[in-house]
Amino acid sequence: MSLVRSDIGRLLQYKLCLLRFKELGVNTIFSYNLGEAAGVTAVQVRKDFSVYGIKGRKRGGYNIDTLLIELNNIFGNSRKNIVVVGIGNIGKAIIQYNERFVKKNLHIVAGFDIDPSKQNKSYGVPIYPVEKISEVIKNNNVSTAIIAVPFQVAQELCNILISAGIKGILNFAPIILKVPDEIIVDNINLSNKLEGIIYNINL
Amino acid sequence: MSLVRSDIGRLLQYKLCLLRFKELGVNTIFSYNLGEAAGVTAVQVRKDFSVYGIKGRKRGGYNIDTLLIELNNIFGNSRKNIVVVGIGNIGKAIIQYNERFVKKNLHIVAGFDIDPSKQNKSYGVPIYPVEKISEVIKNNNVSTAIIAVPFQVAQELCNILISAGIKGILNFAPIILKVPDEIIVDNINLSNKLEGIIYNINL
DNA sequence: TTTTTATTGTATTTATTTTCACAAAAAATT
DNA sequence: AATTTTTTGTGAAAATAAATACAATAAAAA
Repeated sequence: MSLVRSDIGRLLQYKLCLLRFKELGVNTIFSYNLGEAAGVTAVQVRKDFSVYGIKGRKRGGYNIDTLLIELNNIFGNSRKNIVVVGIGNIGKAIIQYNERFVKKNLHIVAGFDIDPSKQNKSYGVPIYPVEKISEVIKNNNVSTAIIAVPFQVAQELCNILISAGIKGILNFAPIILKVPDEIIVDNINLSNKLEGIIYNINL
Repeated sequence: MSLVRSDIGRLLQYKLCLLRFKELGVNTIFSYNLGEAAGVTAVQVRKDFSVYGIKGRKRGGYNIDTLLIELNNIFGNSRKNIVVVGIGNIGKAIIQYNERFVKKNLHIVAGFDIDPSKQNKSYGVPIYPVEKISEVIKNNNVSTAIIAVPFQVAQELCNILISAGIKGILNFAPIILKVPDEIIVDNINLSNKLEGIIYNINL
């Protein structure tokens, strides 16, 4: 299993900050300003750009439109289809979040649940029985799935997703999924996040 | 702003895995088994334990009950009260998750929202207007808050929370919050998580 | 009892990430 | 036109994290 590199997380944060600056009518930015907004040092910003071959102008800072083009070259801006497995509290919330993902060209195209009563309801995205996972993923060119099911069934659904061709998983189930090396997994364990914060408070 | 150390995240994962093993009736575990379950190497497990002075028995592995006691000594097991600010999609999902947090002695004691219609509804946790933040936090000995509001108002609410005595924040708003050094913040940006996974898939 | 085997515990090495230091460039000032 | 100031860009150093290697120990087998 591969993990998501930390500099990639920073570049995505820069992209987000730059879009906000652009909306405010800013054209040019210094590493110091971007670092301030992104919560990192100015050197970290310049080093990150340096690694990816992104150039500014000495004493002139960086042009925001140019940076956004460079970042789009790195991340691509083609449409990405996503599915959500498990329409409980978290799964439902994520599906209802879809309109914001769409702005980044991330499209939740389907949800899956074993509960037939969930399958009737529309949250703006069609909900299918889990038996349809393979079919829907293949027909919609879906590369990425969000798992939001109880941990007891998470591995089983993970296996089904990978058989169906899923390459990346955002996993909310509190369990470490066993996947082949080439599959990307990122875990969000809310209890552990909270416990980690509380540990650091009391340090 | 302090970040949550990565070895702490691993220790919490070990704790979770150990609880599951215990439920299955396992008494003793080897670093290899725990590493397998937690998604890390056996050496990493032993090294982590070594750093925190946790001892096993040569060739005998680790006693699970002993490990859990040691881990509880590190993390404490006193009751921790938490509030959620913003009862939108994510905030509502988290509140409805409360019963699972309670098992870890994490208690969501209140939610806050500006929308009065949200304040009537009960999701198992009382919802107050944001004007009550300071009062509720002080009366309930709350150390930790979850921010799930639109990014445009996140910093403002963050400031209110800190004035009210909050020491740690789990932030779902897609913005880097400015806080004093002693305040602990952990960010979850769902779009960035997904974009990071997709970047790594196409690498 | 002695030897072999399995496992922990940790010092050392290697790899990765971040910070420091400063030269190079360009704009602003004198 | 020369000087000063500001900011980028990056090699080198420092800090942090992870992997390797192996001694120490205790259980199991001979």
